[in-house]
Amino acid sequence: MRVRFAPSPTGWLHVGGARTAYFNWLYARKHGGAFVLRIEDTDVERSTAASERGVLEDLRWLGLTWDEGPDNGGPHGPYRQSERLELYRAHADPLRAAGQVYRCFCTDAELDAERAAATAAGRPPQYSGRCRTLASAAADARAAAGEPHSLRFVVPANEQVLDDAVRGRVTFPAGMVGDFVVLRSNGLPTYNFACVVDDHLMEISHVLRAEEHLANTPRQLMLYAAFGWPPPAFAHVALILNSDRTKMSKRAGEAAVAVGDWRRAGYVPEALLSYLGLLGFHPGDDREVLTRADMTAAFVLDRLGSSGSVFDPAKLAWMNAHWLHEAPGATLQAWALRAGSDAPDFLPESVRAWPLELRMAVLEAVRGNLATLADLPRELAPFVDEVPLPEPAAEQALAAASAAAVCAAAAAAFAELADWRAEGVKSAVRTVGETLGIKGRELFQPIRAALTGRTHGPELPLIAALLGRERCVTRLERAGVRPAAERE
RNA sequence: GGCGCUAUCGUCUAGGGGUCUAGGACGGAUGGUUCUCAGCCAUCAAACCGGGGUUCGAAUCCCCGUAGCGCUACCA
Repeated sequence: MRVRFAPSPTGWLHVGGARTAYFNWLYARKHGGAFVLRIEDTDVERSTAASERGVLEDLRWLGLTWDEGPDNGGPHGPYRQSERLELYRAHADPLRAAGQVYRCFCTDAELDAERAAATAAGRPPQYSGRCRTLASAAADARAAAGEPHSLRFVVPANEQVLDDAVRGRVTFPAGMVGDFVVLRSNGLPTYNFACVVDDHLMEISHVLRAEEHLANTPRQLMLYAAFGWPPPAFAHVALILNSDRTKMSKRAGEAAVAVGDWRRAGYVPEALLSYLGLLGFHPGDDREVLTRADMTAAFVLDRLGSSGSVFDPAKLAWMNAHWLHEAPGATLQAWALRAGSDAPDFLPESVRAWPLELRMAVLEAVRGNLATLADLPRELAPFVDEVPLPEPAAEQALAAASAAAVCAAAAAAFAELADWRAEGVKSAVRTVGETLGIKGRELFQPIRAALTGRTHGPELPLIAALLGRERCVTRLERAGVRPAAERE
């Protein structure tokens, strides 16, 4: 069993591509097969090396590693189509000898005119096949003279039937497509041709790809037949959609489509994967968050949906927060510490230097308030040495009538506290409240504001315990005298 | 235009003839969590595209319609 993911390096990895890669990866993992990465860079105008690097980096970040690919090689390489050009030409030869492919000398202008005329006459804009009847001697002479030409495939006059794993039997009537180009005049293969040659040579057994390729499949089936090769099994996964149900794309106001954008926004790979994995796939039970291992166990082609799915950033956000709240402490550490080459560093430098134990305890305390890793600096701010200026709401809490008294009393109580742990701090605060006859919000908020500069965050006793007595007392004392200073 | 695919709460989906007064999740609303929160808990509102069949019985099967999307390139 061998599957592949075949991106064209013409931009960044799209969430739809990431999902396709994930499904392929899952299928390979589940059946102990190989997951092949092939770069489809035959569009020289749009393909870039930078894009290829970006795609590979995004896939690695997601943890979707490949068994064979452009960087690590494999028995069926090279894995970059631009390095396989001789292979495509070599495979065109027998087809030409068999009369299944012919030289076409039509120019772009002629083709455009032909298409325009067909459309105007209400006919489908497909190639007329006029070069098909060129005498081979004449064609040879023109080619020998250096006249640019492409190679077109002689489309057979029979219907094509596809047994798709998600769509069932799909029949394409004959006569729907004209003779299509297989080798361009610049010597590069077209998508359908390169795809068929490569999938066969790379011994791909299952092609899991997006539905947009469904209409290409009859062309590919014709090529398999012409070569006398058995086609692989196909599964066309429904598209991921914008909120208006058009194919998801980069557009103003819509959710980010690039995997890298989510990474830079502080989303973790597990969240993206578990969200994407459930777009168009259902595990068969009520689980809503599945790990890769869960998905590997659950993944079957016949639980793939056939209708498109709208991408919902709100649900992805929930998924990300869920992972941040629930993942094992070590995983949270790893996410926080990781700084990708182009990923922002979400962990403040001073926090990086903390002893592991303290860092883990603080991360554990603040994780419930994290929606993305980008929230880390904000949540960690109270724990660094120089607390940032209080937020307006905190300022307000400190300006309350009883705030200074509360802070001063808390400072005194904390200074004498024997049990400097969350439990001890909690009872100290309670005692302060009882002595002053203040409770609830009026009691806690000024202390919280003095300690953290904010009005919300983790439980107060936990914050105090983590902060340490010295810093707590200092900050509370400062808040305890402030109103007097302000009055002057 | 042609061909193809698709059609359940706002969104992701379960459902494959009776167990559906249609289930779960996100989002929303409400309440709780002897301090706060984007956290946690609880409750509520919210859907079978339309029309014909088949059947004792249809969200489930068939047909037609409608709508949306995809493809129709010397892009992939």
